[in-house]
Amino acid sequence: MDRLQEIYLVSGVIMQEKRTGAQIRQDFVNFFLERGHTFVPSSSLVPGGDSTLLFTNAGMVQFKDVFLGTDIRPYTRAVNSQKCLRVSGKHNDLEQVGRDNTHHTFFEMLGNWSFGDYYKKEAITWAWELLTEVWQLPKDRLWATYFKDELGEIPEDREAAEIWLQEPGFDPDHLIPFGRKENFWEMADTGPCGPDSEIHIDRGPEFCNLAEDPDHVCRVNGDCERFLEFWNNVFIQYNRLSPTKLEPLAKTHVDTGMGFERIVSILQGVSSNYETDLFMPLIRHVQSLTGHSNQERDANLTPYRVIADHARATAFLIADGVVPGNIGRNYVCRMLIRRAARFGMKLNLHEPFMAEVAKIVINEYGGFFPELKRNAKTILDNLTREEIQFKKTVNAGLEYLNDLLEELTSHQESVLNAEKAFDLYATHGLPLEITRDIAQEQGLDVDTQGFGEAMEAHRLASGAGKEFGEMGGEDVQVYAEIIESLRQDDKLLQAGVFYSPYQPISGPVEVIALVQDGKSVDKAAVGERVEVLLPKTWFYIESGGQVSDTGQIIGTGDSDWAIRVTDMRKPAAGVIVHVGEVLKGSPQVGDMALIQVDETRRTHIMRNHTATHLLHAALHQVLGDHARQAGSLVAPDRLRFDFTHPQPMTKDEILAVEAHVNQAILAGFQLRIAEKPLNEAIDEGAMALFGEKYESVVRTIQIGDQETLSYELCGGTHVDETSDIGLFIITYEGSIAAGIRRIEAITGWQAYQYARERMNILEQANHMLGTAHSEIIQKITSLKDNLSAAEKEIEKLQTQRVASAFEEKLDDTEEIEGIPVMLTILPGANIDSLREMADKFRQNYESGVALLASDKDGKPILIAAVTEDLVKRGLHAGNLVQSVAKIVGGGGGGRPTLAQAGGNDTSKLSEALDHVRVYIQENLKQG
RNA sequence: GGGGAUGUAGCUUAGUUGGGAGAGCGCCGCCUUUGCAAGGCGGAGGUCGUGGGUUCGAGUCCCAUCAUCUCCA
Repeated sequence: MDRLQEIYLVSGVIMQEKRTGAQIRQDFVNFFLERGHTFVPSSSLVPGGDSTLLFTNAGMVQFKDVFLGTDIRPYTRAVNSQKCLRVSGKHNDLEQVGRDNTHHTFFEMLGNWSFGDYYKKEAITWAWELLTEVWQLPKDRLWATYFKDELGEIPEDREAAEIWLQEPGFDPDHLIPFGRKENFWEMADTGPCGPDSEIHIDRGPEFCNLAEDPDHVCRVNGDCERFLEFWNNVFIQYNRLSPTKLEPLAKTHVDTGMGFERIVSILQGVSSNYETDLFMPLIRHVQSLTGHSNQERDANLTPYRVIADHARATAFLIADGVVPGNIGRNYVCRMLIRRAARFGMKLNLHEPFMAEVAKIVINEYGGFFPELKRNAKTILDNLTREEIQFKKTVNAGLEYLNDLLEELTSHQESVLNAEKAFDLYATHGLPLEITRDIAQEQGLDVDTQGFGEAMEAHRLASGAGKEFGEMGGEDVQVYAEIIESLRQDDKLLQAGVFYSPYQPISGPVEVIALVQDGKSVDKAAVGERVEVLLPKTWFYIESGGQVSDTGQIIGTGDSDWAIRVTDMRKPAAGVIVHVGEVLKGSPQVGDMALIQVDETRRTHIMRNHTATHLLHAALHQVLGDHARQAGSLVAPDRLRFDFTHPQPMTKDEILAVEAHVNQAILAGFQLRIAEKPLNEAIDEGAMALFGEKYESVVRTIQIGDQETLSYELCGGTHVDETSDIGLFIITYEGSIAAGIRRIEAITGWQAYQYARERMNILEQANHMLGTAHSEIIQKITSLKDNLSAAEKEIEKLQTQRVASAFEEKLDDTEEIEGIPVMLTILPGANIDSLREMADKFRQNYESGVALLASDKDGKPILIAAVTEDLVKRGLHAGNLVQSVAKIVGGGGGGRPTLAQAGGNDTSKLSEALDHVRVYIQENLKQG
């Protein structure tokens, strides 16, 4: 473990004071800040607007759209430390995490970026400078790779190779070419790509963990732990059009990623990421909970590492709004907590402990990642709640398991089959190892091999290995060309379409392009679908949950045409197009047109958007700060708001939230809308949303006078003052996933209509009940009571009536084959009274058969009773009633002594009764 | 996004091939007891998650849907 320090000494470099992880991160950022880079804070672990990705899994995720050309940033050089999470995929098996020195779920990726600015020369030179001068890494231990196509199709990256060879002190023998797998980077099947250059460090022969393997060659990319790759510099210079076609990009980019945990382990001279100061405080804290000695701790390395890793991952996840749940990202969070809890059990930690560890995470990382501190309570609460929930699940699973094991032993079996073990896991959430441990305690075994097979089948059935969706940006090319020529002709600003959803554009504007089916056209005809490009627009484009505006674009002057705009689209950076249909005339490029947004609809939307902010604030007040936005829809007719909250809202809470919002409406607050730097807004306490990307200057919406009620970053359109909303009514509260609730609400005119409609119904009810409004509940209660009493009375009278009718007929039996048989129709009797009568018959006759029928609601019903002695002589009430029921077009059945049937044809009832004689004659055996 | 499980009285739950909706605890009333613990007798309380369908008949079978639990992606 001190080998690296030794290396430093041997190579004549005096180790500087050991840097902390936090310092190393800051060194990296500062180094590039000094070289003209802009620091860009880490984006959320939840990728913004990217449905193809579960989590941010690499440093470039937030810059993907810049490379694709659908996003433009105000800077061309950036530096960052990106939060990343990997839980699945070929190279990241969750089960591996904690069992080796380098795999993590959560990790940070340090990166420096050039967007069409500097290229290979600066990137490599700076990398060398940072590593060897700032961090004083021994030059003779560093290795670099560059790209050389093994197929000879893509040009070798000589440029990078030459630059390496010029670096002062770089050993030329330490430069090695590799092929596509190692040194050619591609974002997807198509799109931006290019060669890359990796930097490795040689930690010395004793780090080789494959020395026993006779086939092993100790070298860069040789798979052992001696050579550690820690920094990849990607040079994006091509656009891949097809598997065989690359075209050079006009602008080249640099995309680098340095594994933060790795560089810290290197600079701190330890052999494992877990021995750095990024993890040791967490591990030591776990140790204080277990009371282990260092020897005991080292004997249980894996559980300690798992807990430390997962505590980091889950604290960051929850801070980014991903609470434990049962779906998607939320499920991943749960899985990590449960895995940590399971490993905690191995350390005899049986009470919730993750919050304790997470406190250290918040302390250690809260400086650089303030979201941890801001959401500290939510993080701790969620961890503990999930651990308790897990305990409940395990206990329920154990009960079920015990039943299974008892059954097993009673059948003298000794192996719990895979199907049952898997069911315990997949359905009841009981981990296999717990199942196995319990079984083994009782001297039983579990079919773990079959379990693995069942698991694999389940994985496939759930859709593993299916393709990801499109990356987006398919039609960038078409629009990039259009927009380029428009810029040259000065028809369009350099930044693209002037977008002004907050200020109406009243004068005519020129139609500068029309696009149909991905092709630029000069004109369009009635009924055709067309995309219209204007130099400026005030149509709002869907963002932050607020739906796009609709309206019309109308030709002015001689050109008498109109296009109905139904949607808005942003196919490439700076390009905003109106999607619509030509209603009349023939719009042409060059025509002048008026922009008509449907302003009534827009007004409804604005009411709902401002109300959404008030709702969000009210939820915080009523439920607490943990109730955070997890999705939102702002439409003209309603608003929908999803938020994190672990249980259903009570009726009182819903009413309180609704009241809070309406109070804010009535207060008539002016909205304070301002643009300011992102940092300033965040420092002032503005709420930012997860998975949203923000520019460095943001639009902020503040509501409230003396006290700020609501403060959010938002690009949406809002009313001028809250009283414009009119009225706010919650129409729905429910859940969309464990831990996430949904509220739907209406405002303004919709709310009025909703209220009016209900009042109408109420008034009608008042009128019908002939009562005052205030007494309506009382009136309904008494009516219901009376009705219930009356129904009981009717029931009683009915039964009495039927009973007395029955009494009269009780003696009215005929003899068939020497036994008394009663065939009676009791009109209006229901099935229950018929049954009672049948019982009464059996009380009166020790031996006999009764078939009682009735027509109820136009359908015949039948009950057959047979006394025990006759059952023994071959009669069966079920069979009897069935044969009889056939005649009335039905069927039936029941027990030998009592059975019932129904039918469709009441007119054949007496014919049916006659059939009883036949049945008895055919089936009665002599006693 | 997909697979599995569960949903019956205030709570915990039973309910076999479709054919009387039950139990325990709790609640109310009466009785027993000096009182308490308890005991005895009686009673109220159920849209069987919801909505369709099949059937003469559905808690039970089929479909959809909602909620909760759970696993996978």
